[in-house]
Amino acid sequence: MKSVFLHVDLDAFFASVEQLEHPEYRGKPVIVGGLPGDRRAVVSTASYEARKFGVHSAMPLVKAVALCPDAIFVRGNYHRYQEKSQAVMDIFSEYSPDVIQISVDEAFIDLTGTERLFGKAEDVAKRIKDEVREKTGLTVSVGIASTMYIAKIGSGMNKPDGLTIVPEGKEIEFMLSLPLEKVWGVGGKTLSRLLNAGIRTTRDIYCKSESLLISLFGDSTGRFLYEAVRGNSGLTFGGEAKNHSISSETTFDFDLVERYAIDTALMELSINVVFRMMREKVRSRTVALKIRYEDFTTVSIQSTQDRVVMNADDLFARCQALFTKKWESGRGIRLLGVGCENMEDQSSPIQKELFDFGEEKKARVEEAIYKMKNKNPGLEVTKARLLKK
DNA sequence: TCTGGGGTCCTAGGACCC
DNA sequence: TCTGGGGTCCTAGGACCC
Repeated sequence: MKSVFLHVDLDAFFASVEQLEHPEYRGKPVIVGGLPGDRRAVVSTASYEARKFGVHSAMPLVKAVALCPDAIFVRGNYHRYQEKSQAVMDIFSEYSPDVIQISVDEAFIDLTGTERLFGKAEDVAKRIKDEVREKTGLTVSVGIASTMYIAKIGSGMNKPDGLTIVPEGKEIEFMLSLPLEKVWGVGGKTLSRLLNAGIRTTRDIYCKSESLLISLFGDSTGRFLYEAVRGNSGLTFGGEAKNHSISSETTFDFDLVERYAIDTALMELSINVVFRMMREKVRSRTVALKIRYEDFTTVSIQSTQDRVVMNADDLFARCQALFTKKWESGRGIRLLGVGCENMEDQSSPIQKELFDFGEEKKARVEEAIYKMKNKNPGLEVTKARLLKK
């Protein structure tokens, strides 16, 4: 059976939600990511009106303010975006049982074998676009192709409110028409390595043998490039991500140098991570700490122990130990991050003899706090040392 | 214009085991 | 004395994505 995939991408998602909920923002440049004066913020999403001024995602906010001082700036309400996202994803699942959400604003839909039920993919795509607009007020761009990889690239070709179809048999022609920067999975580093090797177009890649690409770019990247220009890549339905991790990090407005302030930050990050592990019902034995110094050099240290992280105090203590080991005191710290990796399911058996009952009690107290917070998101229940700001 | 936050996957090297 | 080959687990750093 011929495979048919849709890739659906919400247009300027966060900015569009803001314009939807604040009619006075419509038709105006809206920049989500921070307020003017947030020293170290970056643009998360710029509305199309703001993009005309050259503003784009990942741009330092300071520059966005310089380019478009009259824009409407908002920090963003990620909880609302998450709700809107879910409403859109629910629509997708009406059209196929096989939907993979790959981020808050995009998903693949496998339409293989649904033609008799729902009609041609192109018509399904139009119906999805209409239904999303009617039910949520948002617009989406869609790519349709025989591979997920090409559908993904296709959805980006005619934004906003686009519909791009790459017909069966035209996959390679499509890939060879793309500039290298549009090849999904090729970032800045690989791009300059390609240019250094004299490879300037997708056709240049297409003409090289797989073994040559592997010898030039290594096993993984070489194989990927060979497949990508033929319209394939590792993208599949049904593959399970196996290295799940949960992390929380903060960039400080001003660099930290003092241990007390550092510990306070580590405590706050530890609480975030533990709450999210509770919510997702997972555990971990591997704790990772990230330090970014004032000059942007970034180091990390992690350790795996026999026992799982029991509660926020436990995670905090492990972070402190890692921090002490790694920190070059005297260097200002602009970012701290705390994470847990290699998640295990909470239903997996826990070794009784490793289970300390004092720790269990703490875990239960924290869980109670977590539940209270869930019932009343405005409630400020937290560790004493975090209250005094 | 100094560069967010949340992820996943890959690489290269070391430890340890058979 | 100059030393295999394979496997697994772990670590630090990097590339890439939205």
